Amino acid sequence: MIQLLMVKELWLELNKMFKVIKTSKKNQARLCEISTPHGKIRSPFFMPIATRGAVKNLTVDELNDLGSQIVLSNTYHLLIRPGMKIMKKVGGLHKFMNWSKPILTDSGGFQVFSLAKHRKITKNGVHFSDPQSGEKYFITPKKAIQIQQTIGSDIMMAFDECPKYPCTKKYAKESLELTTKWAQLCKDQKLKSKNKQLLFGIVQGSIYKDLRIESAKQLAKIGFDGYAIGGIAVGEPRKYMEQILKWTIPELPQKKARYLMGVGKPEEIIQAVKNGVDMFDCVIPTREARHGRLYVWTGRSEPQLTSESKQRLRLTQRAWNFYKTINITNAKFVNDLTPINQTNLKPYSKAYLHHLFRTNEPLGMRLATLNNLNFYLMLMSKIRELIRVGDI
RNA sequence: GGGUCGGUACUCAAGUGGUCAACGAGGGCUGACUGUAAAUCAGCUGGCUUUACGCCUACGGGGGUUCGAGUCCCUCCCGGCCCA
Repeated sequence: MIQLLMVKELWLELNKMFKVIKTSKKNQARLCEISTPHGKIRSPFFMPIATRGAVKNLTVDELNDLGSQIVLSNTYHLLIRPGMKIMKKVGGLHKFMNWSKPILTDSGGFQVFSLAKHRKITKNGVHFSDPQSGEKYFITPKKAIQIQQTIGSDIMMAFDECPKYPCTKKYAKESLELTTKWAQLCKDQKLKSKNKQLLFGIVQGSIYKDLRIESAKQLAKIGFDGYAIGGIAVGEPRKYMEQILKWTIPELPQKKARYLMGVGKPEEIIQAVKNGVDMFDCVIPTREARHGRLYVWTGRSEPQLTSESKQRLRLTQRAWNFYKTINITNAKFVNDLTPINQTNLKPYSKAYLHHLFRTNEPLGMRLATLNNLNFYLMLMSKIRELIRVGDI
């Protein structure tokens, strides 16, 4: 009987959607495992962005080679193109884009912010007009979930309003009330379906402490599979980021994933990890790659994951001097025959990449993207190891 | 040889008397990018300097007309086309 109970407990433990494997003794950093319909993911992790069902310039084979555990796609963009008809027909985004690992879909909430000129918010949802075609779309919380169900993402995001900065407290409060109300509607919609997709709520509240705390509490009360912190990096001074994390995270359930949306630079990611964040996404590595900015490790060689080297110390330093960025289009790289990096792009020189950018060869953006995602994913891998060995 | 059209900054190319150091495009140089309307966007791109509604030097060469010329006239040089 006791054995049976133990087996049952073990079984429950093994099937937990979210497991904390190790917590740092120095700060809030933690190593976790998230289970999704398409497999388990080790956190802290970074999600390369595949807004329209493709990480720009890369194939899924390349993403796998880079070690990407998950990608992020977007409800709004996929709704407009290719549309849900084909998505239903093909059986979801995984099949459509030939990606078999987890997918997280943003809900379109960020487009409320980024497409501010092309949308109108009402209490029931948001009217969008596609900037390209002018076609009109009305997204409600219920629809946002239905679309994400059709897409078949492993992690769905609640439909939120992401307010801009600066934002008056009055507006932030009203916006938050709407976001909370919508979060409940998203949850209701999710419960109608039997599928095992996870659903995350999104904390808002701009830069106001009481609103952030209130938001986190309300979402925790509704109950989600994970909690995101949104409304960050929308123009506010950077000092607010850590503050918001410190206000918010204590209010969120310990045993659920925490996701800092849209962040960020390597040092911001490390800071957030230390504050207890598990998940990240950002356009920086991919977009900046296309614009010629490369992330490179400083020091003689790139970090070896097995070494106890100085790289470990650098990563945990406050000065964030473990990396730098270079603009490969700069004239100084014309004759620089050193490798782009020492890992996945060793055979290609900086001078060659410089030349590819100068001549507008598409391969340039591909190589730059491969470099930057390699950097970001390696950074996350390094962070996980540092937590595991207790160095962070 | 005659006629004709043209020669503008790194390149192409606007400009037909003042507001032209000279539109625009490309190229070059440098930035910026944070849940992607982003292979995008911004600034600079004759020299000097106190970076300024400042001073020089500049629109094939030379010479005129004019208060003032990239713009009008003369001439020379060079190029395209047509006629001999």
